[in-house]
Amino acid sequence: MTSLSKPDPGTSARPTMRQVAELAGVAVKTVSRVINGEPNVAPATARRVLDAARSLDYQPDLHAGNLRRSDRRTRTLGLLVSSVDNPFAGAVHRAIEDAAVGRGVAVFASSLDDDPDREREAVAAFLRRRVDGLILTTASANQAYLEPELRRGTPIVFIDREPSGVEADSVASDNFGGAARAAEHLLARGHRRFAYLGDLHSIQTARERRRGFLDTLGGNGIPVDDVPAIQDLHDPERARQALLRLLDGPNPPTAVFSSQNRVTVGALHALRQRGHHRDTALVGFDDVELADLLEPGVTVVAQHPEDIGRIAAERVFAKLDGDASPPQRVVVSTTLITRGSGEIPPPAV
Amino acid sequence: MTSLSKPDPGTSARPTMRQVAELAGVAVKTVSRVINGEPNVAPATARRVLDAARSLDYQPDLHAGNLRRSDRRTRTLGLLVSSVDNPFAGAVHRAIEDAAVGRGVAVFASSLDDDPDREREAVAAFLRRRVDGLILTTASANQAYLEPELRRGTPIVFIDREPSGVEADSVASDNFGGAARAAEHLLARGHRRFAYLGDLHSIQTARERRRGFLDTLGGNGIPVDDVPAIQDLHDPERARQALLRLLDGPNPPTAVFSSQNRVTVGALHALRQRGHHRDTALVGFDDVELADLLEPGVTVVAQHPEDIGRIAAERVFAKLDGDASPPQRVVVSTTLITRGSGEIPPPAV
DNA sequence: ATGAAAGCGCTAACAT
DNA sequence: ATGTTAGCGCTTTCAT
Repeated sequence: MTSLSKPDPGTSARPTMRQVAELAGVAVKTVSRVINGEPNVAPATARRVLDAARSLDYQPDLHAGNLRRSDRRTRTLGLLVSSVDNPFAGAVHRAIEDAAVGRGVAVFASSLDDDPDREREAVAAFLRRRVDGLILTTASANQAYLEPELRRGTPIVFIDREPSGVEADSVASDNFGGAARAAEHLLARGHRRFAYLGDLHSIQTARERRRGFLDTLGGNGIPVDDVPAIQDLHDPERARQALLRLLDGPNPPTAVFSSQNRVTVGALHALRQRGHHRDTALVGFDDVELADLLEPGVTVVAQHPEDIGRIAAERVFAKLDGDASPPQRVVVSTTLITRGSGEIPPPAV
Repeated sequence: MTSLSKPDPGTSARPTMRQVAELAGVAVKTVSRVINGEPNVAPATARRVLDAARSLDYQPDLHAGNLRRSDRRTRTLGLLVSSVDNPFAGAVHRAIEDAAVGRGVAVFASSLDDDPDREREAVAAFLRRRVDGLILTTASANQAYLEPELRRGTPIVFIDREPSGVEADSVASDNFGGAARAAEHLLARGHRRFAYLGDLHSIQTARERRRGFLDTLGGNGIPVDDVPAIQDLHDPERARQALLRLLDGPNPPTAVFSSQNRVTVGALHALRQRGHHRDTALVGFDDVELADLLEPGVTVVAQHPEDIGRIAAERVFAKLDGDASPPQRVVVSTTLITRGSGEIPPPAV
C-alpha cells in the first residue's frame, strides 16, 4: 500500500476510519474525535487527520457508528403519505423536511395509495432501517400493530387521519368543522338540493367530512336521506363520472361539495363538460392550484398542510428530546376561501 | 428474565436476534437463517424461531446486518430535487418509488431550492447513510466533487439537468427541442412580438430552453436582441411582476413563452390581471394542473416526469446489477398540448 | 441441520 | 492529548 495523497484511479474502495488513521499516523479513536468534533485533540493532529480524510474522500459510516453509539439515533425519519405525487402530501413533506434538515435528520418518504398492506410493509421497511420516528397518514382500519413500537418509545405521529386502536399523537385538519362550514356557506345562499362527492369510506377523514356536511344540512331542515352522497371517489375520473350521472339525472343538485382535491378536479371537469360551471355551486375541501384563475374561481375549504407537517415534525422531535407528555390530538383549523363557485345562488324557482 | 409470550408492559427494549435465539432455544445463526430465508432449517425449528420473533415483535436491524454482509447494500436510494413540493418533482419521485418498492428499496428525498450548498450537504448526508445510489437534480455549477464517489462505483444519475465536470448518466427532457417547438408554434400564428420568461440563468435546463426559444425565433427572421428575455424568475410572484411590467410597457408582447411551471402560473396571473388572457398568446414549458379548465386553456410543452423518474431508477438498478456500460445521456421528448392560449393570433395590424 | 468464532466500522469506557 | 480493548447486531466462515 502506498501513501500517495491522491486516491487511486479506477475503481477504489470506500475508505474507512482505520485507513484515515493509518494515513494520518494516529489511532482510530483520534480520527473519531476529530470527525465528531470531540475535545482534546491537538490542532496539528486534527489538521493531519482532516487532510487525510479529505485526500481519501472519507465519509463516516453513520450506521456503523450508530451501532455502538449510546443514543442509537439514525437521524432519520419515515414519512408515509397517500402519494408523494399529491400536492397536499408534497406540502406536508416539505414542511417536515424543513423542520428536519436543521437537525441533520434525513426523511424517507413512501406512498401508500391508501392500501393497508402497503402501510404495513412500509412501516416494517422503515423500522428495519431504524428510523428515529414515524409520521404517517394511515391507510389501515386499525393500527394496534404499532403498539409494541410505541411502547419502545419510538415517536409516532399520525397526520391527516386519527389513529384507531392505539393511543398516539395526531395532527389533522378540522375535517368535521370545515365540511360543516361549507354546508353553512351553501345553505346561506339558499340552496336546497345538494350533492356530496366523497373519498373512500374506509378513510376516517372522509367519514368526518361527510358527517360534517350532512349533519349540518340535516340540522338545517334538509332531508338528508334525499341528498346523494356518493363515496369511494378516489380519483378525478371517478369523481367526474359520478357528478355527470347526477347532473344528467332527474333532480340535479344546485350545490355540490367535493371532499378532497382530486375529487374537486373531477367535479370541475364534469360541471364544465355539461356547461353547468356558472349555475351550479361548488365548494371543495382542500385547495387546488389555479383555483383562483378559473371562471368562476373555485371556493374551497383550504387546509394548511405546511402547519400539519411542521407540527407533526415538532411533536416527533419533542419526544426524541425527552418530552413524555401523553398523546396529543392537534386539530388544525381550515380556512374558507370564497372565489365565486361557492357563491352561485340556486336558480330562481 | 421470564419467558412469557407477551412482551412486557411499559417501556420495553428493542429485541435483538440474540434474544429471539434465546427464546426459541437456538443459536443466533439459526435465527439469521430463518429471517433471511436461507435453506437448511428444519420446519419445526423455523416455526419456533418465527413464533419467538413474532412474540417479541422482532424487526431485524438492516444496518447491523449490512455491516458484515458481503454486498453491503442498504437498499436505500437518495433523491435530490428542487423541492418535494413541486408537482414535477412529485411525479418524478413517485415514479422512482414505484420502481424501487418492488426491490425492497426505500427512498430518501431532499429539497435543494436550487442552492449549491444544500446540494453538497444533502449528498454528504446521504453518503454517510450509505445509499446505494443517487438520483439528483443538480443545483451546483460543477459536480466534480462526485468524481471519487463515481469511481467507487456508486450509481449516480442526473435528472432534469445534465452534469458538468463529471461523466455520468443523465435523464432529461428535450429542453432545447421543446422550447423550439413552442417558438415555431407561435411563429406559425403570425406573432412577431415575443417575450421569454425564464428561470434562474444558473440552471443549465433554463439556459437550454432559452436557447431553444430564441434561436428558433432568430432563425425565422425575428431580431432576437429586441425580444425581452427576462431571467431568474424562480417563483410565480416574480414571474407575475415581470410580465406585468412588459404588458404595461411601450411595446407589449403578443406572444409569451414561460419556461417552467411556476413561471407559467405567475404569467397566467399577470395576463388575467391586465385582462390580456384572451388576446395575448401563451405557451408554457411543463404542464400545470387544471390548465385545461382555464379559459382559454393553457397550451403547454408537457414534460414526462414519470418517464424521467422511471428511466433514472432503471439506470441506477442496472448499474447495481452489474451493468458497466459508459455513461448514457437519455433525452425524453416533450409533447405540445394545444388548449387555446397558444393558438391566439396576434392582433390585426 | 445447527452452531461457534471472528469481524464489519465505528464508539464507549477506560487506560496512559 | 492519545491509545487500547471491548462490543453494538448482525453475517461470514468454518466446524460439527
